[in-house]
Amino acid sequence: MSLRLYDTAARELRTFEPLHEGQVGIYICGLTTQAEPHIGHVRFAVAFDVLRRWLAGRYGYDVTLVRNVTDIDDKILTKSADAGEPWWALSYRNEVATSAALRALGVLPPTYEPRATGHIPEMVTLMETLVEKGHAYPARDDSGDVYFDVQSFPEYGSLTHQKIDDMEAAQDADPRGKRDPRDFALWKGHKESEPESASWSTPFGDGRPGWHLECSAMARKYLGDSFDIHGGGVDLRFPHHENEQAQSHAAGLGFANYWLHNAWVTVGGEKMSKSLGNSLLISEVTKVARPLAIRYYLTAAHYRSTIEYHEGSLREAEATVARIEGFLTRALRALPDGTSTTPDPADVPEEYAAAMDDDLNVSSALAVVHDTVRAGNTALDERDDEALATAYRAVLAMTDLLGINPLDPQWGGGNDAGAGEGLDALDALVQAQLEARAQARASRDYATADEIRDRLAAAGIQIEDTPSGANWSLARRDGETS
RNA sequence: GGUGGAGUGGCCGAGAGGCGAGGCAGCGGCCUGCAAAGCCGCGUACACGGGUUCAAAUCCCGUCUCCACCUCCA
Repeated sequence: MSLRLYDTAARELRTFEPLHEGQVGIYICGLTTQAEPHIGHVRFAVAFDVLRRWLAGRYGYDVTLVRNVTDIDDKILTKSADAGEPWWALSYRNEVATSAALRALGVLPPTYEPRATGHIPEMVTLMETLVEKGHAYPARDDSGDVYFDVQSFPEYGSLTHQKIDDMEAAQDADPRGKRDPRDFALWKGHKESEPESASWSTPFGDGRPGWHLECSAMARKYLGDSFDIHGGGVDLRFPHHENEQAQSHAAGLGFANYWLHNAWVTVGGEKMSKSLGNSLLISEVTKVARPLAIRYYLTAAHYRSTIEYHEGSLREAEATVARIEGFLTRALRALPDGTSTTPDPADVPEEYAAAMDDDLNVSSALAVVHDTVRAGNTALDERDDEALATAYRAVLAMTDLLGINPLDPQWGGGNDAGAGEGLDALDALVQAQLEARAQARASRDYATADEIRDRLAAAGIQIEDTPSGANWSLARRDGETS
């Protein structure tokens, strides 16, 4: 069995084969740190986190994942000027917020996270090569800009299958010394209106990086002239990725072998954007839904399909996740003490693996998870410990490879009694109540029994009766978002 | 104008010639003192119009609608 991935450049599924035996190099375009991330912004990270976990967990590849931070661009400078805050402070503030959001969602940290502004020398080297080869030129208007000459490179447009002549020139097309309006900036000359701190000296003059050049330079530095997978959001295909590829190929570099693009999160059928307000910022949304549920929501659809967000989406995800989590915790209680909570990728059913191998068809893979949960619940009822253990291990492994393992300490240790000192104390108190209720029930004093249950419920504690006694858990927060 | 994508049951969301993925919500049942949880059952869905085929959500032709990108967007 082998992994097949949809390659944007080839426009078809291709069997994945790494450039170097046992190793995979992945470059992901991260966020431009101009704002706090909303739920749509983080989808790419979750999508490629799933890819990475599958490559490492299923195939045992040694994955090097580089995810850049674009810490300077036009918008950042504009916003910082408006806010009267240094651009680097604004940029870093948002970078920290983004990292926190991704960590909260269980996205594994990248192997490295380079910032654009830390790689000026590498960019200069690339520019020099491109100018030497006749694919780039300094602007004729002394602006200090350096442009890529699209007409000099016949391959230009190959990633997105467009012909140069069919492309519209930039609307804000200030020709600024371009040979062709479609030429794009490798380097932006320093402007009087921009702060000195946003300017670096180069042989081409003072200025700052163009958006695209950083990725070519940083991918090369950390992953080599050629690497396996380049990922990012679909909206980055053009111009960003097309330009990255043009720069690198024109410079004689092999660059990316596979191009993967994730779709976005829509609201009312339209791309999520800042204009929707602050309600969907990760920092807000984590107040109304558990990160685990948010992660599930973002993971559940195929990465190339748009996810339609609607009110209640997160509540539904919460219900689904609670079902999986409920099974796992019940199974753990029923299974012998010492049952491992460490997932083993080898426990994954083949049907699940086949779905994941088919361009990461997470939706189909989750169908296997749910079927397994049902089989496990049945085994629980029938006290079939062998079947239960099998289902338990399978669910643990399957969810873990998707980054949605409810038992992962990442999510705060679940809500089991015994997780943490505070809960230990709470457990002692609740157990006393459960004991009292059990006695009341034994003597058929249901009024007292129900009163105890109601009192616990009012305190946010749910109880669940089982043949072997009552279990308790903390009630979930409501997933409502507005 | 060019390029890419979408339209599936109340909602979300897979599938891509023949057995109705899965989840959420709902209804009925089992279990339960009652609940909760769980289990079982219940839906004849594929934008529209033609066509091909024994068989079409899936293939072909046409139409409609929507979304995205076109050099500052995950």
